[in-house]
Amino acid sequence: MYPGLTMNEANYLKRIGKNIKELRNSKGISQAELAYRCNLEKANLSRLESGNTNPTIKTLFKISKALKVNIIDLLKM
Amino acid sequence: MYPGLTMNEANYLKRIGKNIKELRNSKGISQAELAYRCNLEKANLSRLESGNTNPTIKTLFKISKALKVNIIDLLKM
DNA sequence: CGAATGGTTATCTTATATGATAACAATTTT
DNA sequence: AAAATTGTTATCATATAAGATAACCATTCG
Repeated sequence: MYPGLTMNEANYLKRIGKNIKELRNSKGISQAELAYRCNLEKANLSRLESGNTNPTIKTLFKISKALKVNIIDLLKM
Repeated sequence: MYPGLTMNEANYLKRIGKNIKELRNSKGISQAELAYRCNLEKANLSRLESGNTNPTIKTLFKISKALKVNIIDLLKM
């Protein structure tokens, strides 16, 4: 998706959450396990995956490392 | 750059700041002008460009829209 | 020269991401 | 069936991103 057309901030947060959930499921690990690997609270990861919070770059960076993917993969629109 | 090798969080924040600054300069606009277009404080944008803060996705999303680039361009390592 | 412009840094306030914990429902497992 | 697992949501505390403002320093421009 190209920047600026239909995507708004709220939808983008939802998209990022879905990206994380898909990548996590493709690796076959639970939220609790991923949260542990990232040093994040499992409640926090649940909030992120449901798009109900506005994550910082550091948080996404940690998740990308734990999933062994490029951070870009979390941010695709 | 591939995830997980040499890049740490602090260096990544610096890199993002440099990316923003380069893109902004390539468009020939000042920090004050970009901050205005993003509805950000110019002091905040200065902090971001110097890598001294940990931006949220919403903030980067606003900047990418104002610069008319893909958010991925701000996040390249 | 003084006045504007561009960027940085400091301080304080406000909003909110995250930590920490708990309770809950729905599955899955034994 | 009971117990464990998985994910969600709620609450409260804490840390910090961002707002708001101001004071700087350099540089540019009149």
